[in-house]
Amino acid sequence: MRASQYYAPTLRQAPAEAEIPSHKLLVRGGFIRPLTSGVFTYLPLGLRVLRRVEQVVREEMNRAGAIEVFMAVLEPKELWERTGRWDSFQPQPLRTEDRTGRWFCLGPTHEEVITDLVARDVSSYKQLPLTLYQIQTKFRDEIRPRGGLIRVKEFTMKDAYSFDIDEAGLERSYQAMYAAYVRIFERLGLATLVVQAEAGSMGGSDTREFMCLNENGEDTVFMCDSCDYAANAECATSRVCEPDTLEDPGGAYEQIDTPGATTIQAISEMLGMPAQKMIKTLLYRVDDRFVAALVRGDRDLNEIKLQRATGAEELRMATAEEILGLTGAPVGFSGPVGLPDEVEIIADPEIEFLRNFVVGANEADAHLTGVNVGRDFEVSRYADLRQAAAGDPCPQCEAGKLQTRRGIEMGHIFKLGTKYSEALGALYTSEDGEQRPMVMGCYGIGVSRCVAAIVEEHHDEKGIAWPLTVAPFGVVILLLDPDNEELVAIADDLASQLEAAGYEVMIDDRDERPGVKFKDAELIGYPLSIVIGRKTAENGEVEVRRRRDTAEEVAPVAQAVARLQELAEDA
RNA sequence: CGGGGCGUGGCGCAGUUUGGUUAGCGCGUUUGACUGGGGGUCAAAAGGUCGCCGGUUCAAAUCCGGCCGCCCCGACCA
Repeated sequence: MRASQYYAPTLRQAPAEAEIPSHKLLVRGGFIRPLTSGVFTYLPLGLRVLRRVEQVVREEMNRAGAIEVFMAVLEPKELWERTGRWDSFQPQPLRTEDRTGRWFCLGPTHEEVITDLVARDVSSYKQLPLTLYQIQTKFRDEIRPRGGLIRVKEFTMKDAYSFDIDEAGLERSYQAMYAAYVRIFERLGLATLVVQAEAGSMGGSDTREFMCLNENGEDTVFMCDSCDYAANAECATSRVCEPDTLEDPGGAYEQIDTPGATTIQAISEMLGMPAQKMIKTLLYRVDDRFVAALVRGDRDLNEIKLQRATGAEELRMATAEEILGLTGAPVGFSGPVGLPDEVEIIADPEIEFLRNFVVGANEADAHLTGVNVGRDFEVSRYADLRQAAAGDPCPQCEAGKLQTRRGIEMGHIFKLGTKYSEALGALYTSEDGEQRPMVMGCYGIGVSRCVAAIVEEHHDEKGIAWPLTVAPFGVVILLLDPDNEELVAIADDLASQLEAAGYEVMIDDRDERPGVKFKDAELIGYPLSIVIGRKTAENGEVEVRRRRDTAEEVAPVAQAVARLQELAEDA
């Protein structure tokens, strides 16, 4: 390809709205252009990178035995109603209506479609196991797109779905995908950390996220500093340590005046007592009932965990009016003592080891001190409700402490079980003649997000440094003097040699000054380059460079391709 | 959805507080000349509904009201 004939507009300055490196560099380098919030156009260079990432994913999926299909973006409402997700999927899918008033959503995921497909065509255990996948555009009405390609409303995703006869089969399919993911991210040049995660709208039990640890990621990961425990903040937990000695419960609790102290911090300051000696009582509306969630004063409640613990479909904090109705007190003074019976009290396990603590009195401007579980109120059950915090003891090993890092979620694998196969009638006849639901798994990779992650991981102050596997062109030939026919001939000759050797080559033959070409090549991030200019050509030489470490050397024209290939080994 | 910021030629910005000729600057673009190994120099030129609608005023990029869009921080996801 000749740059003079190509469409790769670069910008000297990044648009003001871009903040993180991948966003700035992808726009500056002429890979993508914003269309509207969370929606981008791929320019030729960006499309090339996207296709290369897709190809790596495709090869590894095929190698793992998955079979490619291509499903429609439009998914009919009726199918989603059968799994109950038309109204419950979060975020709400983008929807559209045809001229007859029939509703569709722009597919945010394809469990319904694939399960329906397999339900129709597969009926025997002899046809299983089966793993199908596609690489396709997904739509999600993201509440807040951010970070260029990190989170967008329209993106390219690889989604795979496995169908097995039983849990043991699912385990094999799941492990095959796990292994494929490890290979994929390795080939993409992305160091990954596999973490425990929540299933969200997908449902299912065992789920793992493949994270690329990066400060511009949007997820928080907790990892142990001494063992391999790693979990997304949404489900990370910590070990509850029973203290060596427990305080003796004192006499009966006392009510004290705490005017205006509606926060733990305020009470803590007023009483000169640490927040660890207090209990936060959080009242939640859980479907059609109320629950009081108790966590230690210095802790935050994790709503996802509360939702899990209660099995709630919908969950929200009680309103001020509801709190007044339940406790007789305004917000800020709720406590577990004397709550109406219909309010279930669920407590975080840390509460069990607290003695003589402080709680709200269910009365305006008052708290209770010296309160004890069992004596003053009953906890209906204990469940992990607290948000883990950096420094907490590791739940998995004795010595470790948890630390937090930011991460980009590139892939997510789920064991779905029979949720979809039952809802959509994906049954098979077993060897003994019984009808059984297929046991499913699903496996996603954010392909376009991976492009952003690769840039986050592979760039410097000059621009991008693509790994050779995903580079839009593996080699750029900087033809510093495109009017010199001898040099043009050298460039053409080298280009055809390189192409014969399997490289894709961009010849920068634009009528630009050398500096412009050097800057653009570094911004765009070609892994390898050959510089052809008068200076070295006089000696029958060209310059050979590697972007990643700016290695550079001169080589005779005849040996340039061989030298480049040597550099490429490690590009 | 809550909080914050922004909207002025393709990109980056000044001007808005305190209304007042023809709306500036850098980069980019076009033409010409010189140049030619790290975003070069000189000269000339093109390119603007100052986000949109309405209001105040002799006069609005500037003041007021409404709306739209974009970005960032929080609660959700590949």
